Amino acid sequence: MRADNRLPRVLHALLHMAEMKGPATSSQLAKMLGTNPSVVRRTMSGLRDAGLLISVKGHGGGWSLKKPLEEISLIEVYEALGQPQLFAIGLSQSGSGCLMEKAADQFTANALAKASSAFQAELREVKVSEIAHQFKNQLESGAGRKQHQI
Amino acid sequence: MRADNRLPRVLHALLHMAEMKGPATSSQLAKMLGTNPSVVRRTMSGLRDAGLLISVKGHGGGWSLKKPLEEISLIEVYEALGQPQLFAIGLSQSGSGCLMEKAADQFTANALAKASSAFQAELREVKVSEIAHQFKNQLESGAGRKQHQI
DNA sequence: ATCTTATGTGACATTTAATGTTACATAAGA
DNA sequence: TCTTATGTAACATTAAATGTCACATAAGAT
Repeated sequence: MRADNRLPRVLHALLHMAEMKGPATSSQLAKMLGTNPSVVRRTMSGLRDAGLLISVKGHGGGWSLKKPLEEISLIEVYEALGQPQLFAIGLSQSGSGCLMEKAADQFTANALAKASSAFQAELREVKVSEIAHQFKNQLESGAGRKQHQI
Repeated sequence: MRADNRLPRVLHALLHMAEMKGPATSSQLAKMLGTNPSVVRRTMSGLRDAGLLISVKGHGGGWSLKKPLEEISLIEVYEALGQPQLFAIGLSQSGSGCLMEKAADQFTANALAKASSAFQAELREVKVSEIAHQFKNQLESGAGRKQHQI
């Protein structure tokens, strides 16, 4: 499967939007993200439906934040995207009804469930504004000193 | 991406192999797993290289366990498969060098890293024999009572 | 009113990494 | 030497994501 990049891309877009005065058009965001406007509209529509963004048609229109980054946690973004499939690993699902297969699938599913819980727990703890702060820190350290980079 | 089923499939195969007297041929395993012999050989070769299985050519040959299921943890199986890509979610990786993108990627990668740790920690705690025990429990409850199923 | 700039949306192409398939070399028992 | 296996490479298929294109719709600008 091709990797799903929507989460980091949308986060990236939110950071740019927070630094803009007016709305960002799909074309502008597409250039920032290295994709095209249709992909932006398709991807952002979920965030609008979830109440994180507003979209406006016509002259001077585009996409804007409905609330500040301090009030948006990563889990909200993930959910607004429709909770994209997290794993590239799946179950056997041969449909044979073999009880050994079922047992193997159950243990696999259990390990995946623990991973998913950890992932979502982390997303719940982080606000998008924290990413913005890290960006600003990197700006500073990138300008003068390099020795603090890991 | 298409889901990677190797982990649950291999676990399923190990359970069958533990119940067989002699070696299991790739054809036999392929029927049990709902695939074909080449896939079995390709998949099992990693477990042989990792010292979990032995493969023998010619008459009476096939695949056998090199050690009992009690001594094989799920993490060993996962590693023997070459640690298949766990996530369907990836980073932006546009290569633009945008620091906002980097910050978004770092936070995404961090959440994925926590998920991966949880996944591997769970795999480390479980032996393949435990899956075999669950299979036997399901056999019992499936034979007589159904009321304990969830 | 009409033009221009946007989003909204559906259909289809492309990409990518997995599994599936086929063919044949190689090893070893019968 | 025949038959049964694994070993392996090459290629086909599949699935799910992103990429692309076309056109409808809405709203400010002229």
